[in-house]
Amino acid sequence: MKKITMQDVAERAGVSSKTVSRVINNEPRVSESTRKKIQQVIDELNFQPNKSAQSLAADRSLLLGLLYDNPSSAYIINLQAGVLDACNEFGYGLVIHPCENNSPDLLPKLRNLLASSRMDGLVLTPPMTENRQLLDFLDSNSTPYVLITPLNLEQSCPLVSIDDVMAARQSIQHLIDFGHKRIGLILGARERSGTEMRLLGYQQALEENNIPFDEGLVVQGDFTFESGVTAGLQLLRQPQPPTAIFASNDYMAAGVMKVASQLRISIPYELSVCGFDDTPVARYMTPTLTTVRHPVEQLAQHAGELLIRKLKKHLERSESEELHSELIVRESTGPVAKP
Amino acid sequence: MKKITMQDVAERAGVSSKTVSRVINNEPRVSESTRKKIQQVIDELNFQPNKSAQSLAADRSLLLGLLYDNPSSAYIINLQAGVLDACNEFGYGLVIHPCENNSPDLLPKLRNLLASSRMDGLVLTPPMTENRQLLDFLDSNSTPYVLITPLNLEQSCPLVSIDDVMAARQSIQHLIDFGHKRIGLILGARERSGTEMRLLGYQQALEENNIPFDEGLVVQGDFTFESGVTAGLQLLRQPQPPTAIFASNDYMAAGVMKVASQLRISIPYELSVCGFDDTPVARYMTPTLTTVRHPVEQLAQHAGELLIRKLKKHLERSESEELHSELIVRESTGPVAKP
DNA sequence: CTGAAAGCGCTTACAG
DNA sequence: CTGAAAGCGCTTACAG
Repeated sequence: MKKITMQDVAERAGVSSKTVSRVINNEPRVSESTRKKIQQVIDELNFQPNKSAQSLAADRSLLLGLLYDNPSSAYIINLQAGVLDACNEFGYGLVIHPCENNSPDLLPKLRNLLASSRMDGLVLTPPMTENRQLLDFLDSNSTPYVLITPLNLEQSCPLVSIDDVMAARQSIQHLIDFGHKRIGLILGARERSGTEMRLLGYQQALEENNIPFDEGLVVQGDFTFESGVTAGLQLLRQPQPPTAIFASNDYMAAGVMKVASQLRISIPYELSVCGFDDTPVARYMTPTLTTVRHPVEQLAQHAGELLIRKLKKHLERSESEELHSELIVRESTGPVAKP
Repeated sequence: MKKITMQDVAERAGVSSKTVSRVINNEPRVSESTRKKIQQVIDELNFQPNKSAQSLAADRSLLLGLLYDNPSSAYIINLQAGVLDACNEFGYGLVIHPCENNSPDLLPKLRNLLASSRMDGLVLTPPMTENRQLLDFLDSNSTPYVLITPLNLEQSCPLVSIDDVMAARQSIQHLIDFGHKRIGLILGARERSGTEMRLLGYQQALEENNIPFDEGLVVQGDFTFESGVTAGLQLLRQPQPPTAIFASNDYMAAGVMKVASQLRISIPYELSVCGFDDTPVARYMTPTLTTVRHPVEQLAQHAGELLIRKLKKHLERSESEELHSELIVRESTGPVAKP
């Protein structure tokens, strides 16, 4: 199984290797007839250009990097799947990079990774999307990147995000539709920009239904199971406890369910619990957890495509023009899995 | 931030680029003094060799591929982490490749992936490790690979595995230690070689404790939550139901817990349930699931290191010598998380 | 132990 | 619209 090179294709098609290169890279200025002929030979020989040679000559690695620091493995898998889709579509490879946002050697490590792997661009997810130091480093390094993150109007760089306000509002509306009036809210980590948006969505839903806002029903969590337990206790031990609780992720919701079980509060008869993420945890719990599906895979795919497009523009216009920051807002699909 | 090349290092160190190359690749036949000097310059300049150039010149991609087809995201994350550790240690990159073992275009896709990414070797996980067609393809292609799979004596290729017999035996012993005598066993998919080993371990544990083997207590599952539900029903509706059930993974164990809840059987008072995998699902369920930790990450790291070593030998001896199949057997750590 | 030359398979920059 | 030449940054094979 000898390796087939562009040279082989060129000879067989009776053209120069440069022209083959043009066809492979979809460059214009090739007559339709030669293009056709060359494409035919490429298919016949099942020719695949050598990535290493391409990278070396064009000084781009054809590699995207994906940075994440998130305990939910289901989330990461979806994330990877989405970015991989985009990569496969455009002939890019993907370098995954689990990291620790708070580690002091995050930047040095990233520097090394960039230097050795020479990734052309990065897809960032929370909490790295809110790490100023990291973003500044990438800017100074002129490494292109795209964020997957809750909408933040202060950012001027390309990002894709779901509408967190809408997602929360829909979920709360869902609970209201089931007749709930006292609805507890467990927020995620305070520093995340998505957190206040969920609160906003919660408040909007209440307002639209003329339900007074009760501060005592809103509790701070940090996305962990344990914080869900603590928050759940705080909510359920009140003299007038909520009849429904919306948690900002499934792990915290699982924590609430644990508390409910300990307090002998029956779900869903005495308490409705709604999570956010649609992880497998939710599906396999007893009773099943109502949860909101987060279209992570599509988001990630968009992010990947956006990044690749950005890289292309980068090349064509040789940095002469500022890129518009693109924004894709997608709605959550509303709660799935009724209790 | 101009890129630093081997040439720069060579000039600054007053040697030829070839000698720098020798130092980078840890080749012998370099005097200690020059090696030191060159290393010093490398550190000063923070030089990182260009992977694309290395790949092109040496005709190896410095890339490992990881193939998996498994619904458990927690398992995959651990798998990736382990192989990544090995990759980082030896300057390799990792290409992840989620795939469908039963898809008819698995092989064509893999062929393309190999042709375009030129991965130097593959790490395979079940069920691909038992896909004869796939293995034959890789052999005919002389693509090196390492399997992470239950011990299978028919395989003559490098593999790492846990001792499934031992793992099952320990778990059952654990249940026996708690006083159980009627213990249900839910097996995984029939075609997996690990399945019969778990059965063997189960039988051994019973035998050692003089508990008669009752065929009615062994039920076939297929690793899904739903099969756990079905198997759980089958076991718990018997006239003399088991007081403990060992399921071959956590999803099936979760299924059993669901059934128990529906049948109003109290866990852990009337029934003990033990899973296998130590997924987050187990930690977050109410009541918590007893489960066996599977040292996936270490296994994966070993697999990665084994593969990289194999690639090196491949080079040195230029295929003249048959590789010994190496085998690493690690014990499970026994059940964690008491109910 | 060290080095000069050629080459890996592409793309870039330039011509025509 | 097409091509000949040079070069990307390394390693290989060969000398000495």
